[in-house]
Amino acid sequence: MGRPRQFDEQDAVTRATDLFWRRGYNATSVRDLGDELGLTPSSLYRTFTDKHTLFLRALDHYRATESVQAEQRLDTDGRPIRQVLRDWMLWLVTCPADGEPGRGCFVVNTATELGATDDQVRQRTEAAFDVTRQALRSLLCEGRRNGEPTTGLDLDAAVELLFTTVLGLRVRERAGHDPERLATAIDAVIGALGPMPAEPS
Amino acid sequence: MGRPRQFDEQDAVTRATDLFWRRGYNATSVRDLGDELGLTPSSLYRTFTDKHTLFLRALDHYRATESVQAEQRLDTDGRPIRQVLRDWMLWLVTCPADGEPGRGCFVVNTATELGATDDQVRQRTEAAFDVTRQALRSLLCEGRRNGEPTTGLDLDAAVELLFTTVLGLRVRERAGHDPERLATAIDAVIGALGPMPAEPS
DNA sequence: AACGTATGGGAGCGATCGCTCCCAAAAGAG
DNA sequence: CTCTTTTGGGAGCGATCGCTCCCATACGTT
Repeated sequence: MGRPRQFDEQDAVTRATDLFWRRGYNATSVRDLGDELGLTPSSLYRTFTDKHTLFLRALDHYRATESVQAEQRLDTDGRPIRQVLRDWMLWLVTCPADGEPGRGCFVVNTATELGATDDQVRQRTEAAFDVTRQALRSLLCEGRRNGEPTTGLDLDAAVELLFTTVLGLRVRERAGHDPERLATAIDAVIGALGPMPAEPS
Repeated sequence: MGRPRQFDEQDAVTRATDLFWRRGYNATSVRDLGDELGLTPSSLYRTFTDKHTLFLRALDHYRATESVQAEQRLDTDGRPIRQVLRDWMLWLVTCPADGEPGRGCFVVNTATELGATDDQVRQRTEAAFDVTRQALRSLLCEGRRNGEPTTGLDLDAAVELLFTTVLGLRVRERAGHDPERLATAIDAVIGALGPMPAEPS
């Protein structure tokens, strides 16, 4: 009943995510959002309550799209886990560069900007981090089952090392660092998992 | 000539650094700064020109104190470089916790918040990053001269890996992650440098 | 066609933003 | 002392902040 919307709510959230991702929370004004989404203030507030709620929705949208896409790429299709990890990390540091480098990871950017003060945000960023850690753990477990041991590192240590490195890579991509240098770091951390096991004959 | 200041300029910069460090640039208002520094707007602007200039001074002050202190701790006093690195990284993720955890690194926080848009800021954060990388490189070189090779990794790879890991650790400290988990990541990356060489008899 | 309901548009709210100006107070220079 | 210079204090500038309200519009319902 009533007059239908002239805009697509999901599309609006996507655009809002894009803007928050690039500029951060505090540097993005409601008027900026209204211009970018093509919404008047009344529509924006009736639909999304307020700026903070819209930001939380943007964060959830990011987790449901970008983050999920990232974890899908951690699925082995029978490939060696070192290759999966390498391709995944290389993709992480180049995917935001498509069209526009220096965006980094929305979750990481948000955690550093608001994580220390905003509990609702912190809860979401920590959940996103946990998902990534869990995906890494699963991958390493699968590698062990398939005879690709990570020598010299127990499971916890390998997960923490990889996860920490990924956060560092995200920051460096945001900072505009040379992708080749990031690739060097990626190869180094893959090597830290131990020598590539011999191909079964 | 003229009336002398009733406040210490260096002390004011220190307090401003503290506030910018905790809240970031955009979330810190000039009135917040005035209250924290005990300065009226007129004194603040006469002394520091404007908010942005004061921020740059805060960034420089941080580099001249915290960053320099960090690089001093990378000096080997004849200790094995693995021990130096380990102690250094452990200190990095616990030093901001003295009194107040979740501050992270001012340079890293700033690079993610403003690095993509503010060239003057970017220039400073990149300079700070270069200093850290150079310090790591020097340490590794010294280790090689003293018969502590970093097996399996050439110099560039080791530097990039360590530097990236440090950025990740800084983000995680800012995010309030468990220090013990960070210690696990630290031990893992130290182990990635290769086995500890045997003690010379 | 008439009604009920939610929308898009926009003026504008009080508060705060970064910043400026004016003036009395305070100390060195003569 | 007087003069000069710079300070601390504070009112308040125009602009923008996040947000609210009102109303004509447009669609589903009956």
